[in-house]
Amino acid sequence: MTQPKPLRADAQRNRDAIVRAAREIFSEEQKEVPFEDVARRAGVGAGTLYRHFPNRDALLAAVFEGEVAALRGRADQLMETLPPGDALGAFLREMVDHMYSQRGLARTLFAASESAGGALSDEGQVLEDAVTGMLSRGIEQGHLRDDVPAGAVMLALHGIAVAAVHSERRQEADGVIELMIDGLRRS
Amino acid sequence: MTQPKPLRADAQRNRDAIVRAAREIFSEEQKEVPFEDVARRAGVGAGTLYRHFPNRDALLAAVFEGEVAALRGRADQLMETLPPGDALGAFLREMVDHMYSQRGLARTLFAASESAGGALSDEGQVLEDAVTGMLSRGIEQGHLRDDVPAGAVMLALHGIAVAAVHSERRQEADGVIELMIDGLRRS
DNA sequence: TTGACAAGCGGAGGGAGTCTCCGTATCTTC
DNA sequence: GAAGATACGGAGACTCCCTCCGCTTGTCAA
Repeated sequence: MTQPKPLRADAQRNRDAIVRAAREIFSEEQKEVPFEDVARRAGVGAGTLYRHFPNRDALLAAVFEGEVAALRGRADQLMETLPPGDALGAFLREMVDHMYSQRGLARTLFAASESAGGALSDEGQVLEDAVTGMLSRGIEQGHLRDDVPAGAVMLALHGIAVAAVHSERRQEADGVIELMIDGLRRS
Repeated sequence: MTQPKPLRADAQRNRDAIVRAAREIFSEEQKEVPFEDVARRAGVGAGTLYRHFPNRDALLAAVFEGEVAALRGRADQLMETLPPGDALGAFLREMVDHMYSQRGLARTLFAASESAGGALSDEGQVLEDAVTGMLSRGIEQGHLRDDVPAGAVMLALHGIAVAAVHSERRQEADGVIELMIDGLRRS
């Protein structure tokens, strides 16, 4: 799971610069971005870009990985400081906020996740695990109902995520989070 | 809303052939399809293709339009023959089946709807209207609860649609339809 | 240090796909 | 059936993708 060989210092620097540039550029531009523009912004040549990331999806996956790691960290943090129901609600609300503020990026990633096969799904799984973790903790502790399958929550989550990304639906997303959390609480 | 000028006979024939070819080819190939392959399969030149559909999204929208029209027709039919709760359930199940059997096409359309701005959203709205129509009819007649916003159902619907398209999640989709319909029924 | 080898860099260039342009062909109308 | 309007097709310019390889830079042992 860890990289087999540590990169040379300059290579690591370039790799980081590329990911950073990609994140910026995918956030700004909503249209197809020429792949080489990323290289240009990162200040490297096309060859370097392609050595680090064999194709577009690989680069997107790297960007996505950063997002997921941040979100996952936040989930752990909330789990430690709030009761499970509240933690889940807070997490979803923050997720929506985050996605809304970065919706250019989110759209790009969504689009990629449809076309790219499993390149992004590993990271998606990490996010899913974070949510199911919160859920099952809540069930264990008796705060949340145990008769709603995690799959249903994940499906709703997907709907919510999409809603968050389309600005006209920002309100609906918040509403459904409330509805869902309420529905999940043990009454 | 109707086309301002009726197309010339040959032009209409070509347009239909292109849409048909596009539907076939997008169903078969899961990878990026060279746009001109569509022209070739339809037996027309590139110029003709581009005259009818200025870009990829316009063509996808035309294909999507056909799908939506079929689904919408089916919704009306079910509304006339079943009580609203059953009609909605049946419609969603059929929608899932349809999408699953056409998942190559569905994936392509999903991907396009993320990147393409509003090109496909008009048709998506038509579908949404069909569902909200069923919902509000059910509420009027007292079969369904009136305290669940239509937006929540639409969000879940989106999640379900995505699940239907990813074969590993086919089961979840059916489960959530049951769950949702049960939840909506007036108890 | 310094030398030698490994690792990485960059950008020229071949190939694929996109889209336009315009001379030619086909339809429609009178 | 002739004229004008409409549509066709494919050559070619352009853009973007990605590879290849001669050159540069980092690393490490002596």
